[in-house]
Amino acid sequence: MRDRERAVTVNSGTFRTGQGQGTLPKATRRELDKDNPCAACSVREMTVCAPLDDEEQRRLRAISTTLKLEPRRMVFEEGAPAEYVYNITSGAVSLSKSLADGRRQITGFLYPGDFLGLTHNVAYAYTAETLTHVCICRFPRKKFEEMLLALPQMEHRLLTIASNELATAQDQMLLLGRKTASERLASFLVGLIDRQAARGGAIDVIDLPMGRGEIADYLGLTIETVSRTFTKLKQAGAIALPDANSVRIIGAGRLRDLASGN
Amino acid sequence: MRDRERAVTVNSGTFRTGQGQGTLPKATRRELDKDNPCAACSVREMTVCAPLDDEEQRRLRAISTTLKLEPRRMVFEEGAPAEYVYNITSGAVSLSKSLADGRRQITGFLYPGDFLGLTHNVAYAYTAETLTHVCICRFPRKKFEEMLLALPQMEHRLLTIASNELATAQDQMLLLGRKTASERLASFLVGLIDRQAARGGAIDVIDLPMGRGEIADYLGLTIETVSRTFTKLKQAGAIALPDANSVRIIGAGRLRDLASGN
DNA sequence: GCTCTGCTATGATTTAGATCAACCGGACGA
DNA sequence: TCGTCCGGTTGATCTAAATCATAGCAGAGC
Repeated sequence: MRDRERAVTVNSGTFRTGQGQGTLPKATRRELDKDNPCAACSVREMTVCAPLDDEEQRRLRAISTTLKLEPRRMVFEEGAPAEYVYNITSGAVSLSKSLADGRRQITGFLYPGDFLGLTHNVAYAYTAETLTHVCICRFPRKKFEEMLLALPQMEHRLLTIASNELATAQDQMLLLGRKTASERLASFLVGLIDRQAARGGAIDVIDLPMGRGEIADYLGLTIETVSRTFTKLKQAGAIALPDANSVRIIGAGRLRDLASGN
Repeated sequence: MRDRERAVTVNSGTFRTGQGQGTLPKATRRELDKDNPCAACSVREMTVCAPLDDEEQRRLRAISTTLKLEPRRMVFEEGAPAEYVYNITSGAVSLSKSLADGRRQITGFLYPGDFLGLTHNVAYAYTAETLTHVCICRFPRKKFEEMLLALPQMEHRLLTIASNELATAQDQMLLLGRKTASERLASFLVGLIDRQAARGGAIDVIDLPMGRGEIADYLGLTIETVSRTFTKLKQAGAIALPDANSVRIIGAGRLRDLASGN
């Protein structure tokens, strides 16, 4: 039970953390508008707010609080009452579920623009923890759901997001149930490449905001196996490891083949 | 590439297959109304149609076709153009994804009332196959999505369904990534118990419409391990196996403990 | 009835990855 | 500057589950 949401509450705007996956779309140095800080939000067009007009966004903003969280902080914990929903504006977050004896499965890594906390239950189904410095918009769930009733286009957007997450979850089940360690790590890297490409970032060097332990818990492996498999991919000439937190992609095609089991 | 949708098209109503998990809510022998066969639908109140009034349901019905499928038939295949969405009214269906070399992961088993085929992509992300005789309502996806725009309460319902599926998917990731064979099988059985209870069925004997191979592909194990693990649970006195397709639950608490890793 | 076939079960052996155990190197504080 | 710590890597060994092999058994078809 670590410090839950010991966060600095900031009053407006978004900002960069200066560390982690710093490659976001370029044109984001907009004017900061006190009444509508979302207008300057760098992830606005790729997130849940995307289908809203300025007035609707203002209403959404009225119920939101922007939080700034340190690395390795819990955003919320599995089983806790689900009182808020969140939207990440910068940094990276892990979602995980654990067994009583501590075995943990990370079910996903979230990046700027990603939405979390939605549930049709009273409690959160998983734990969310920051990996890096994180900026996050927080909405009281009840108010958010009330607003949702009046904003069908946002509900539509959420359904799109949920379907995509479901497809990703199914890919991950295939990975966890049937892939070898090398295939798992290759799939993971390919996923990061694609994500980074989708957000307009470089595709030659990818940044790992998580440690080996998080990668292991995401891939259903141990730290040692992840480490050995990185070495194996390096020796095979598919990647290079300038340091432990970044991967230079040398053979993207090679990785993709491996990821899909060839 | 097996026979895709070699199905008998029936014009109205729902019916029981007579085999498989036949325990549905009791009061379903209603009058069959030619103009509104959904009124007699036994799964109406637990499915995607639930929030619709009679008129809306009639409009939905107007774009639907009821299909009757044999066991072991493909409903649609991963990668095929996603032209329809479906709603199961009787029988059981498996959803799966496969690697090029044939390794398969079953991502879920669907029962009456379950909805499938929704995607925000041009192609299906997974294969759907019948396990038993199946009755299914089919809707042209494009028309269905058009209707959805005018029926926000159905979109809301779909979002609820999708969130629940996402939570189930996360549980399954924990299972596949971190649980032992015994824990996996116990979790699987507990899931079946809960599902059967939710649909008002008996909770002492559960029916397995799928074979050992499907269970193995669902749990990320082999047929042999599933078989041995059934034997182990039997020897531990948690279950009995009257035949290969049913399980008598003796120690439900024991199973639940095992399922959650205790 | 009999044989064939497909599923399930179980025994023997192998193996991918886990576990146990050093070790290495950079960051950080004294 | 030096020790300590922490994350990552690498080596040695172990083990849960996979694989390989065989056998039982029930239903389908003749």
